[in-house]
Amino acid sequence: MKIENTQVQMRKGILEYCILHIISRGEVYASDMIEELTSAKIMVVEGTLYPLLTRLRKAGLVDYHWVESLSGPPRKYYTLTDIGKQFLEQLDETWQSLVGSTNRIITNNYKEHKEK
Amino acid sequence: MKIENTQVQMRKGILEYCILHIISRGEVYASDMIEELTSAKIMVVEGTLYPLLTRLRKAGLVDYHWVESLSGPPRKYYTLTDIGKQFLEQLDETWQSLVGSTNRIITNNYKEHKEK
DNA sequence: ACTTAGTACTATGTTATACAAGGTATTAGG
DNA sequence: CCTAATACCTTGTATAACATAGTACTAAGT
Repeated sequence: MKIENTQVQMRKGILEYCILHIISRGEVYASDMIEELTSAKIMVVEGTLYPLLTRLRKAGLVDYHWVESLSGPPRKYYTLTDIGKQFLEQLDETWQSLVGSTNRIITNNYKEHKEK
Repeated sequence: MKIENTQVQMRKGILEYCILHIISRGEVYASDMIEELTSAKIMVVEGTLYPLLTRLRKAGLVDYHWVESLSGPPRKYYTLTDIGKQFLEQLDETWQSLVGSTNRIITNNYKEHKEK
């Protein structure tokens, strides 16, 4: 059992949350998303991101439009739909709840345990 | 795209972390683990927990011994191995890092984004 | 003795996502 | 034309959570 694998598993779901947040701040294209996540020490690669963006698009959470770049190939800029914004709000609650619950477990909740 | 699905994905990896923590506090059997996680609002079911405990056992992170119960079937009490303790310490760092990174993204890190 | 209920554990197929790997396409420069 | 940089795309693999369907043990009721 490798630590790297558990880290990968931990990222599941969280990447989607982070991506939605990044997009919620204003239109952005894939490479910049990767750049920001990587800078924040969250590992994500194209093979993960593009299918994720496709899923989000298909679910109606994001939209995109092509923008010609000054130099290099055109870029797909993503924006959040209204549905996406609502979904993100739910994820906000989910994340806070999950972090709170997990911290409750890891900070040694003896009371709960002893009273089984 | 359903919120429940993303929540399930978010739990991946985190459940393993929480379980290891619960066990690290002293021997405990499966139903009590479920009880504690459920009380902390982290959903987990037998179909998830037992295979997880099996994986942890196979990976040498936990051990177990049978204990006859006063009433009802015998129970499998789990304890953390030394390897398990070390693994847990790595997961502690992983979790803190992941939470820190995610919060950095969701609390609107404009500076990073604007300087692309 | 048999049945039911509660409890504990087991196994397996399904689902969904992160990732590795291998691409295609556009633009710019040599 | 070829190479390099950049952007996007696809697909198969690996993994874990979960639903489902059990088996097994103990106690209580009939």
